[in-house]
Amino acid sequence: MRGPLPPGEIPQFILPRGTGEAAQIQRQLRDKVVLQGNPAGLRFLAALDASHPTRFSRQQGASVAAAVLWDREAAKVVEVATAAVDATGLFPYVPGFLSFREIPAYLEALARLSSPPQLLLVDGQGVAHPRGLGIASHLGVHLDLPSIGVAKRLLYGHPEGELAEEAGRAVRLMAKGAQIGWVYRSRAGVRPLYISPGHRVGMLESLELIRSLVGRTRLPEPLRQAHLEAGQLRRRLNEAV
DNA sequence: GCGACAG
DNA sequence: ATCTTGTCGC
Repeated sequence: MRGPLPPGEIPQFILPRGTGEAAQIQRQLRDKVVLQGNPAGLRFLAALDASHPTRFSRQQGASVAAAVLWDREAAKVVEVATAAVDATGLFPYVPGFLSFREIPAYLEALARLSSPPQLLLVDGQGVAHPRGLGIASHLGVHLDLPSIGVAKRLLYGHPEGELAEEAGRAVRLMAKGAQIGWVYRSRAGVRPLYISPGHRVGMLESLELIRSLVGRTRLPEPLRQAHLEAGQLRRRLNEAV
């Protein structure tokens, strides 16, 4: 598969049988995570978001993903790629194992971009995860690309103190005496975001990069666009039935 | 045994 | 995540 993905070999993404095997994979891959690097000078990033049918919905289980290529210099979307893969063999949603459900569609969407991203923005946790390998870290390590996780809800860790209501403020997200991410108030009066480095990005740098992408809404603009694109594709598939 | 729990 | 219109509020 020729594609936009980084030079070098892209390993086959293995789907484990159950959570025990999945956790083993996570513990193995977490040691490859590099929590250092400055993405400030990178121009092209890909924002990723997914959409799934309800468990009780009889609409054919399609795992839908959108990859939005974003030019930081122009502050614009330059390309959109989507994918819909059969969700039959995928994991159900289980907290802590999101990557085994969503990464297959992400890989397909990324492969359809005509030019490679230098950084990945993923809807979910980076290293702020019980085993240190949230979906952003997993995908970053798999593709050997810098990545950052942006989650709308907490999965793991404890905010250090109270977060002021003022836009732009952040407090550290802690676990076992160490910082694993940030709780970030992107806009005044909205629920905070949970930011954590995925791979090859430093702790402070992950926050600053996200700060540079926030516009008038709660989510950083590239991720907001990816969310809209995934939702649109979901709608189209629904009415096609 | 009791909470917590990305999407 | 998904099913969904109008409506309350800054």
